[in-house]
Amino acid sequence: MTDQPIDSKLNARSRIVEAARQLFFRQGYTATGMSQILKVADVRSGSLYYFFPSKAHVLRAVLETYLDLLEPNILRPAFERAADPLERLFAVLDGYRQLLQASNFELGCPIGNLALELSASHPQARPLIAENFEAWSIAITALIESFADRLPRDVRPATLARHVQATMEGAIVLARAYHSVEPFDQAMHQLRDYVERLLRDGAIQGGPSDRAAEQP
Amino acid sequence: MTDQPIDSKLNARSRIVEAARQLFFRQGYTATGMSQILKVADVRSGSLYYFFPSKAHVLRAVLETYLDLLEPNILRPAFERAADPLERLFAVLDGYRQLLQASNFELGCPIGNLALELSASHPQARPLIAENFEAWSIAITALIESFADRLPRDVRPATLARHVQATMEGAIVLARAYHSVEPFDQAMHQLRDYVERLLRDGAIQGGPSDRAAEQP
DNA sequence: GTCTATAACTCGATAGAC
DNA sequence: GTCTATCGAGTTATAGAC
Repeated sequence: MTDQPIDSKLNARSRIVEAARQLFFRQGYTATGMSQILKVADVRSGSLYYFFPSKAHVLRAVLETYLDLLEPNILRPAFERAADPLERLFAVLDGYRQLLQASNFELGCPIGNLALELSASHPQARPLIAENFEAWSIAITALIESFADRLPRDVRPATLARHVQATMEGAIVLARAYHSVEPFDQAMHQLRDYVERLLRDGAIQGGPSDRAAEQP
Repeated sequence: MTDQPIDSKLNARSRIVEAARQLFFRQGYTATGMSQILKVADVRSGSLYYFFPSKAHVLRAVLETYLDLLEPNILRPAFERAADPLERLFAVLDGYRQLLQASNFELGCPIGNLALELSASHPQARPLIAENFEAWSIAITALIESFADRLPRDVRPATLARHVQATMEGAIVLARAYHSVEPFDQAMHQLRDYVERLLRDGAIQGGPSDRAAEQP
């Protein structure tokens, strides 16, 4: 339900990357052996090492795949459930909530997992991990920008997006530790309360006409 | 600077736990071998397996140690730097910022690391991991409760503490991935903005005298 | 309680035929 | 591109003397 068996019609390289992706997500990078990847991908070691000189290169391919998966796996499903930008934002967050529950809290955010596991020991992977976080926060920034005129003037969309991202990542950590959505829901409740207060304070501060007249 | 060499005057059991704690913190549980623990603790395997029947039992001892370290390592230093409860809260958070920088982003939150690495694969460890998170959030809840009368009535201290915790944990994930305090600072900036707005809205809603007169 | 030696296995990676 | 067979090192854990 949370990950598909690997399509045997895919070529060997794609099967390897997909198998590694699923295994790294469930078990982590270090805990996943090459032999396990070979088995799930239904490939022999000669083929794997033909495409990838080392396990670290498989990781690189997995992280590149996640860049491609952001739109179809994370953003699009959420955007189809809501039209309003603010609701789209919370629909993205709710997507992670659904995954936590559907996987019995075994799956959260694959990038967050790898960030903590590998940031110190595998510096080569760090830029790609950061790139994944950056793509996510840019997408959230774009959503926030589309209602930024209703926020207090001193709230910067990119900074607020980063805050949303941090709260999300941490909420996933807590939910997985507690095996419960309660800490996740508590964090999201306060996050929504914050955004609502920002919108109220933005409305008090002045509507769009006030802003247009604001040039000196 | 970020972790001490192990005191050779400690008994073997303590040296083992301390060595394991430091190694798990820096490298993770799976990536740390028993042989490494033996080397750092300066103990032979016969001694280790005399005290702990398996690696998982060493982990358990490490997680129990962290419960004891919360007060002296996290809370007390922060409480000594600030007297006001609100500033104490942000002093705790700043302690993690200092550790991130002092360790060149190799060390963040040991519990967060283990939560993501082991929640799925080592269910036996999960309750102890949750217990550590719980102790932290209880301490933060106590701080918030001491100025709860200045917050809007519908803000529950425990829920706000959970939000603070989630934002912190996620901010650490991002800082380590980016090798920069910027995402950490952005998340903390918005968190402080949120708390300040709560205090302003709480003041508008009514001071302590209003609250006392509120019983029906 | 601590020592040495090692069993039983898995790890990432390679060689060389086809 | 894919196969089988395997290398050498490392893994967790154990045996048995002291």
